[in-house]
Amino acid sequence: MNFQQLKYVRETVRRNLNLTEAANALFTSQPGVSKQIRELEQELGVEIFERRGRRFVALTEPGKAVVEIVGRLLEEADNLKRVGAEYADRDSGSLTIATTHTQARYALPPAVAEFRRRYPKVRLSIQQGKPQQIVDMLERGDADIGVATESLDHAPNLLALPAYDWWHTVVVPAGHPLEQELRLSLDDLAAWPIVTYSPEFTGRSHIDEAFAARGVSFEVVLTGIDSDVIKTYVELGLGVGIIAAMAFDPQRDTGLRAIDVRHLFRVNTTRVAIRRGALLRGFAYDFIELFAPRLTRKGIERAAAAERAADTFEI
Amino acid sequence: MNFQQLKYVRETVRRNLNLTEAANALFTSQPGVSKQIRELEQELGVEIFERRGRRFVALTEPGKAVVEIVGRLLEEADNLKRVGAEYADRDSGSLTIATTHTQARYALPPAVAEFRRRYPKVRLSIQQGKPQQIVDMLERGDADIGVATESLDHAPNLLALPAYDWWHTVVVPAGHPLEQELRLSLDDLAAWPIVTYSPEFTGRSHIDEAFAARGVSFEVVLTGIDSDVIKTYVELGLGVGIIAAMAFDPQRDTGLRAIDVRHLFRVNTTRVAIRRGALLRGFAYDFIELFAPRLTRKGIERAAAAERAADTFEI
DNA sequence: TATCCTTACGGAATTCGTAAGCATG
DNA sequence: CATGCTTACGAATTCCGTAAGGATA
Repeated sequence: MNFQQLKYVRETVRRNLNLTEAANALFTSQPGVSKQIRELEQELGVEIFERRGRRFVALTEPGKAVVEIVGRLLEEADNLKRVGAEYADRDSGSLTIATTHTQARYALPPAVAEFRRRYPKVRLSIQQGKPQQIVDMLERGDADIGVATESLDHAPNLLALPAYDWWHTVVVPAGHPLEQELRLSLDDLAAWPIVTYSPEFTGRSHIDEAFAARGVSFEVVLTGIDSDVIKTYVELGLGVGIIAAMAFDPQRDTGLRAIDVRHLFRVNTTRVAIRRGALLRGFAYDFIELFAPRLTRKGIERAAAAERAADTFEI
Repeated sequence: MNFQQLKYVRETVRRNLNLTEAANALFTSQPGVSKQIRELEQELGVEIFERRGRRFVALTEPGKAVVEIVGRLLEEADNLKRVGAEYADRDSGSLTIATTHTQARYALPPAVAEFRRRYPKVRLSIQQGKPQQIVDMLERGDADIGVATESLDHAPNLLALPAYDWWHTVVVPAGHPLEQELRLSLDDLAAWPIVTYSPEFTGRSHIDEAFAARGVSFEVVLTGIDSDVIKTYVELGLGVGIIAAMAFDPQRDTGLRAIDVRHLFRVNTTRVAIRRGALLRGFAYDFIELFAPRLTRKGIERAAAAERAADTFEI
């Protein structure tokens, strides 16, 4: 058994059981992959892949168990390499953050700026994607840190920690009738066409939820994944915008007015997520703390340890 | 990086950083071990071992982290092999149980008998040792299941599950004055020389505790690790015995009388322990259930999962 | 001086890529 | 017949044991 074989297995699974693709992805020859996998199966005494003729069509029952363990093995191997990197040079390496547009544009910049100043030698990469893509990237080990408001706390392999809370705000063009309302109601809002985020994004679920609970139907005339797009169309008079409060900047958005609607929609919690079992570089902890000061390294490690801390179990 | 290197590192640590011993233990040459470790260090970019001249004297700081991860890696590798064995043939393999004398002699036999009947192809091995040795064997992976009353629930890497409760009983030679007492007190007992277990054994701590709480001093004239030894000397009139109730058999121990003293000493809980993170063969679960019917496979897996089940953590 | 790690070197085993073979859709 | 896994074989690499070297207690 060797790590090469394990990598081949993992990649083959990731590539939908296509050996040829897996071999290409790993820059090696396809027969080599074939042979190594076969040898691993022989050593373990079970078939990992179910073959029809000469094609892989599924994972066998033991294969599923094998793949799960292989994942953990390769993860620990990564951790081992990180230990090396961490002690060899604490201030260099790479850090990949997967996040949504709103976070990248409005929440992360201060932390990123300070981080770059502190760790000029770290190659920092920000990957923008939908919440589900963020989860995938974290789970595959393609990102070290995820930042988003939706989805993160439903993935069992991730540890999602609350970073900060925020509310939605309504934005309208200057001079809009709604500006006069003292305390906006959902019915007031529903009277207008709505411009807001795509369903999978940035707290959108809380918006739908509030209208649904009130039994009010509302018309979304434009959904953007992007607060800037939404603001642009609101300014053009397309409808009333509902965006994250931090995406409104009175200095810049001079043609718009924000209306406080904290009483209408549930609070949103943006979370920082990391993969359970992954070893974080020291500077990764620092980044998280820069972004969300209450998430200290100690606190995070405590939270991560909590999953292992089950004491004697009384049935 | 390969598994060979990891094994060498683990064994070197286990052998108190003595490369030569490690090489012997692994039936290989010492220069080979030296080279592989050096190469691993080079690959990781850190020294794992601190050297003084040409001798290993300690683990470096990163070395400690490395050793921890290496342990997990090799454990998962073991799990992988077990998956193979489990599916290749569910009814054969080997099962090692580490336990104390009292358990081996009085508690385990029925389960062992039934297990042998059900799984004739499994090589069953019972290893007898002190509680601390049992813990060590489990942690090293030298035993699959531990059964004991003491120590097991203090080891963080073990999952200790309650199997059954039992009480101490006093044994005296037939015709002994204490036989007449209706309800024995600690003072009654302390008037006689005591014959009981060694301090680290079979609920001995509860005995000391009870006398200490009452402020009574007592004289132990003989400590045995072994209920049979204790009974033998009680029969010879050396003193009054305190043993586990299940070790007294009225049929066989005709020269002795047992006196119920449940009111004097705390109840003892015998536990079944397994290593956290270790994969158990199907028949291992069956053995546990034969021994302690309330410990079903489902329940055990639930208990094991509890340690990973930490949900989103609110600071 | 005994113990113990490192270096050097040569034979053995493993790995890996190319080329050719065969089964499925 | 195009795709995709397996088998065969030879070159390159890696592994591993023996022998010798150097450093510490």
